[in-house]
Amino acid sequence: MPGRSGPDRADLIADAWQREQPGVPVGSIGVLTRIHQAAKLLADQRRRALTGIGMDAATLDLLSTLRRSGPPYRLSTRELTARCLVTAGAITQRVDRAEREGLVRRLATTPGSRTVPVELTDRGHRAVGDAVSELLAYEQTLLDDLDPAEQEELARLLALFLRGLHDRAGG
Amino acid sequence: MPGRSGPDRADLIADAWQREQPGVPVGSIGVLTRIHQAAKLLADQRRRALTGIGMDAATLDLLSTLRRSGPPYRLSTRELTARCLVTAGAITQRVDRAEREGLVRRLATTPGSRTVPVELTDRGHRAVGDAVSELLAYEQTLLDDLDPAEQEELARLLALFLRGLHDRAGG
DNA sequence: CCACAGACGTTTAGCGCTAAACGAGGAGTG
DNA sequence: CACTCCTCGTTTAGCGCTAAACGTCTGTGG
Repeated sequence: MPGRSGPDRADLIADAWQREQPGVPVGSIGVLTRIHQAAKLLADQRRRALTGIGMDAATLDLLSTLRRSGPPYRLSTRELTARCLVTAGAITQRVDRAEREGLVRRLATTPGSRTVPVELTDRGHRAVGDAVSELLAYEQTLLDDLDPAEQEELARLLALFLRGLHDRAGG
Repeated sequence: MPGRSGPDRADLIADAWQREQPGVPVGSIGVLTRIHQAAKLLADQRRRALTGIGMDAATLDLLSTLRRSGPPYRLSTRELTARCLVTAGAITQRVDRAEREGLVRRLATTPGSRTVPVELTDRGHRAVGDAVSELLAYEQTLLDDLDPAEQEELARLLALFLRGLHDRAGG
């Protein structure tokens, strides 16, 4: 059976709208619904994987962002807000939690500035290293169904889509 | 400048890991990080668009699922759980909220069964029709940066990815 | 020198979700 | 009939987020 591929969830949704409310523009469903679904399934799997090692996605996002920035592993709240794609309030809360667990620390604001630097502690540095290498190794396996050319093409099209989306949102 | 496309967020993240922790498997980032980002930006835009018309994404998901199922616009909690990709507890809460606003109603369980049917009210039927046609028309514009062939290819690759993901998760 | 605007960060109210405990009602087996 | 299992749905505790209100500090212009 070459090309065995029945309709999936997104196909069924588009068909159902077509049937129930003809004329409704269903063109976006093929892409957008599948992106939502994939993100949801990935987030669910990631949560379960991280729970097993005593970590959560929000904290890991914070620690990873600091870790990736390179020495001295220190960024202002403002920079964290921009890089993590969440509101400033969310960063305050993430840092509160991580600080309570000794993974990061807030530094005093230098005079003549209002920025609050947040720095990775040694404990945080160790935690993020372990979690990231484990997580990335695991997530690599989720792409096994696509051959390298398909992975590259998918990444390319997503980047193209994101570029437009980002322009529309941020300016 | 043909093919003008500097590195995007995902590229920078992969490069940073490569530089900071050589040997870490960054192959999944090109696809997975972009899916996360796209879903986040789409969810943010959808929330703002729906707030403007007094709706929210969770309620719309519930109402849409009932509406798409066709007459008599009625599904059990169990079916809603399966179709909406959220836990049973979340469905209870969604139905509670929507029932409070008169958009759906719970029906009595038929003897010999434990299922609780949830049914769209006339008010819910009207609300979902308005919201969906408006939302789909708007979201269509988010895909303008991709030509039809690219949209189709992106949808195809996402479907392929989702198939594997779903098999891994659900059995 | 004072007023005022703007940037930065925090606080708070409220939303929606998950996970786990719970209850209640069949269905199967001895 | 009694017992156990299982399914369906609800409840609850707690997490993480957004949006908006709120300080607070910095720089700028009158």
